Amino acid sequence: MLVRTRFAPSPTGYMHIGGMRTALFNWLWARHHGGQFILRIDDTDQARNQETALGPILRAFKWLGLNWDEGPEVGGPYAPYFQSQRGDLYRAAADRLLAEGKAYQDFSTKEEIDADRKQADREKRPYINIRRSLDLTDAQRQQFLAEGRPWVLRFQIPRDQKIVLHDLIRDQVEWDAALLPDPVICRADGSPLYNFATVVDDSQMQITHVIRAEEHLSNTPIQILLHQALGNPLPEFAHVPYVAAPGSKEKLSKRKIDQYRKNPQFQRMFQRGDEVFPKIGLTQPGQPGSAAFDPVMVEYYEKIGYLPAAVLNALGRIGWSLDEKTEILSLQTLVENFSLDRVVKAPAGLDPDKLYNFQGHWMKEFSLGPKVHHCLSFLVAAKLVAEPITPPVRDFVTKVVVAMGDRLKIFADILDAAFFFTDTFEIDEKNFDKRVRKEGVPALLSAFRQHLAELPDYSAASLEADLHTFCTARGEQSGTLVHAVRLSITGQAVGPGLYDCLVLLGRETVLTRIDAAVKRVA
RNA sequence: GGCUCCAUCGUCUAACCCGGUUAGGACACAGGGUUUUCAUCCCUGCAAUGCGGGUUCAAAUCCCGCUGGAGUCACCA
Repeated sequence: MLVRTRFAPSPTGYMHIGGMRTALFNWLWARHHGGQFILRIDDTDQARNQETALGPILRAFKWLGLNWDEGPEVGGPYAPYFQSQRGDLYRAAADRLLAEGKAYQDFSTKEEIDADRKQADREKRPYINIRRSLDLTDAQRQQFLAEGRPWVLRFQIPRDQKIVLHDLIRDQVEWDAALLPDPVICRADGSPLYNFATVVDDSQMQITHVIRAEEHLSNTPIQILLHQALGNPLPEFAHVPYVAAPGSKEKLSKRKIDQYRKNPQFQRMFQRGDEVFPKIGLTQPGQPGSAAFDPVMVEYYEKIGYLPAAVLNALGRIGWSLDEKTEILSLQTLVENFSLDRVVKAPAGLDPDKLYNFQGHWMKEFSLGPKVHHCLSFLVAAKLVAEPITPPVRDFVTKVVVAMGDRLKIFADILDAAFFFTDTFEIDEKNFDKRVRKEGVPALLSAFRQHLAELPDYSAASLEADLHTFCTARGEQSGTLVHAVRLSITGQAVGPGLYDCLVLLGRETVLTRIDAAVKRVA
């Protein structure tokens, strides 16, 4: 049988990183079995602007390289793939259920239902529908309809059943149908609700495996009953644990962003976002940078310069493992080895540290050309490099990237090398005081500046030997001068090799910056 | 509160199904080495089976209870 999985996001305007993990597992399961992966848009809540709300979601899939065989933009044999355009299907199914007496028109008002619920609460028994509308005579029903009384369509739960699910991840889970309230399947305006539309769609689209987050586990008995009522063959279900906030067991949620800012493990990501996004023009007015893109969104990782391979690797290791030691997983490895029976049952926190570590690994594997290309985008966005990119500029940036080496972890790190592109770079005052504003150092710096100006061979190779000779001759430790020069020409205490900086900046700039530093001390 | 799920180092996990490991790996952290910075790299260290009962020669592993955590209870998805 051809494996068909689906991911069915509602267009919320961003792609949730936890949702992305669920989508990845669906995609992997399909690819592992040579099956198909379908993207369906659950937009039965019409209130949203679909163009802008769906864009980021599709973009996230494309960025990570997770293609879909059917869905938006590509179509497919079960089109349309937007629930908002599939009304006929839902209507037909609803009519059938109504005609067969498996669903009923409920005229209850909200007030009545609230009262019933409170009553059940008082009596400490679980609430289930009283089904008063079922007692209506045909004449009364016609009367109500003629009066235009609003009604919803409710599925009539067969209360004499036990529902047994054989979940591919959680094994056997059981419910007593007698405890389940009758779910509304169509609103007063006739539009379908999630539980119903999903069942109709999964069946019509021939989905074989419903792989979704654990929070849907409690929807499953209703969906199983609905499938049975409709006479559908049951798909397999697999409920993966949700992705939790770092260091917690709570579901990662966009609504808790403010609280995450204080989360010790998340904090650095927010801070980096606050630093970087304003520099590349991705801020919302009057808001910190991370307000536009926060680490709950997949977009954050793209915008700040993570590699798809790193994000995929991290996502693939949340709640799944290949064996007792493999950590580095390419998408290819994931496809070859993915299995649902190795999915862990307990929720797992997103681990920013580990993601960062994976990023370090994949960045080392990433080749120079594309690396330069991405860095260029950041430099242009930060207005440190002007477009169009000329060959000399590209060459220069390539040299900077090479000099940065493994210090370039995420692409935004290239902005730490702003001093290569502008004279108005930031100066680390604390270290400037420590390394430059010190007895004897300005004089040493001035002397060295003079020495550099007169040097016949200004190249990395000779510069290093030369600086040592210079220091030895004056009885100074070379470290003193190295640090002082670094602070003077880069403003920072850390960074690429000093001699690389000296050469890349060029003699003229170096002399000017040393002069400025010396002047700054006075 | 009802229903349902879950429980191994700080974190992500392996071993659990089919009882016997000094409970393994990775990240983080700490210390050391390399690199006159930082990053990388190498070495070392730290650190876990929630509790209580069973079953058994033997329990992280099987069973029961407890505790704890979480999800869900809409005319949202």
